Amino acid sequence: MTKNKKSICAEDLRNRILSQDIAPGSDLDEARLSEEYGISRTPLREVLHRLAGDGYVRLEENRGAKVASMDVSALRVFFQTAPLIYSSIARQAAENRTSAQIAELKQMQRQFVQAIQNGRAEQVALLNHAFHQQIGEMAQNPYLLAALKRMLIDHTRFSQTFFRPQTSADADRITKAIAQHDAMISAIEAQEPPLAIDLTLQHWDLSRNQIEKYVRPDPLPLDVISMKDRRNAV
Amino acid sequence: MTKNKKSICAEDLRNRILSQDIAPGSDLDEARLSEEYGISRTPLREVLHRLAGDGYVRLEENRGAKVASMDVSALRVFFQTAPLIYSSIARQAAENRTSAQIAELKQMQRQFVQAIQNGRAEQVALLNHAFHQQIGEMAQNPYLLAALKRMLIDHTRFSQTFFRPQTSADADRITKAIAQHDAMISAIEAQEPPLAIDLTLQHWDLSRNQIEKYVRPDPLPLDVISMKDRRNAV
DNA sequence: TGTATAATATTTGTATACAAAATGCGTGGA
DNA sequence: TCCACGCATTTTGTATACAAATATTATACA
Repeated sequence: MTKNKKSICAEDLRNRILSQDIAPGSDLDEARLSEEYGISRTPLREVLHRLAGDGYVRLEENRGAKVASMDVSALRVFFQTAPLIYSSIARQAAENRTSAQIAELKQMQRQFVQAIQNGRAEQVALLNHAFHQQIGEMAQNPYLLAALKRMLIDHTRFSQTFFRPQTSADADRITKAIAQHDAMISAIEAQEPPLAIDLTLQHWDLSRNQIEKYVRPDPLPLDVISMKDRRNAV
Repeated sequence: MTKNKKSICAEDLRNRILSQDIAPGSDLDEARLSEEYGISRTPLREVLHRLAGDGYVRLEENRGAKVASMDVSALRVFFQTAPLIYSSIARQAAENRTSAQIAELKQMQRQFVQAIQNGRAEQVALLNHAFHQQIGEMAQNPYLLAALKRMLIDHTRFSQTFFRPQTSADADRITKAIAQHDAMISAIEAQEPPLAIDLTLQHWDLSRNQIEKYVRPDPLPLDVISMKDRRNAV
């Protein structure tokens, strides 16, 4: 745990981007942020350049850093690619995991469950992110890991609503997600790649449904929209 | 084409790493490099942080930047993952390419062939890199592109010998590679994903054989090794 | 001779000052 | 009212100075 101001800044920025505390596309003011984190602009800019390489932000010449955007076209590619990456990672995690990594993963799952019980939705999303990134580390595949990390940036942002249950059905989905995490841990620990893949794809299905609801929510009730107003529209 | 000193520095460092002009694992002296590129350490360090995010270098706290290493264990994962990434990219490139991108790809191929004819081996390797990265861009998939870029860093470094033909068989392989590039361009332009994938896998096989030869070269001739010397060894 | 430790040199990390570019605003004109 | 232009302000980019950490050399002692 490097706990100097610079790495704290980097981690906090990552978390704020992941939780959409800083909105996609919004631009990051160097002066403001450097003041906020108690460092000068020099190290802050170095952090931004690093985050740019990691895909969290986009740097534009002479007009600063902007949080990576999330447009609708990206969503299509996201849905298309996720099963491939997640299942490939799951396979290799089951093949290559070390016992130390399993212990860490279990620890993360404990924190995850605890955060859910305490209703800390934002923390839950970040811990879920960390859980899946840890599985990525276990795959011991830097190439797939690069793809996974990119996916998780968008996945965590897309699934913001997932861990803020509104209905009892939502709460059931979270319970199911916890159970799936546990099953995935077991499959990876037992080094059973096919099972790990299968569970991962089930987990993805659960998440995908929730994201689709987030992206294409139920329409507003029609009865509050006056027909008069609609006629005035061009 | 941004042609300021900073982006020139970034691109040149990338090229020197890809061509192993700067060896894997070697450390990058900030003072020396900033002098070399005629910029101060501040922007140079920003470049290094960006390259770290892209996987070209690794930053170590208080001991500077080192070129990403290439150990033998990495090679195994590399061989394992390449077909998946390359074929996935090829499929989506064939599906999503724009005509402007096709034109650019053809231009790159012309430069590639010309560099081969002029015997400029180092340029050839870099142009080959650019060719495959362009196909990556055509796939319009930022997640797979991240994986591809990582792969290509290692692939270009591993295949250093590929474009320095020693025998007529080597020259034949290069001729074959040119023809495969042309066929890939056609398949992508015609939007035929299965064909593009097939050609890509053939191209990969050609490259893989060459890399295996590079990594596990023919042993030195036994007759020059004196048995006396061998007895002295511990 | 070998090793531990202190002094020195080198290298990395950060803050600040200033230069350069982009943005915002006000004025003038049609 | 609208647009064009120039000035002021803000923000980004770079150089330099200095602080902190690491690496190297010198020295003392066993």
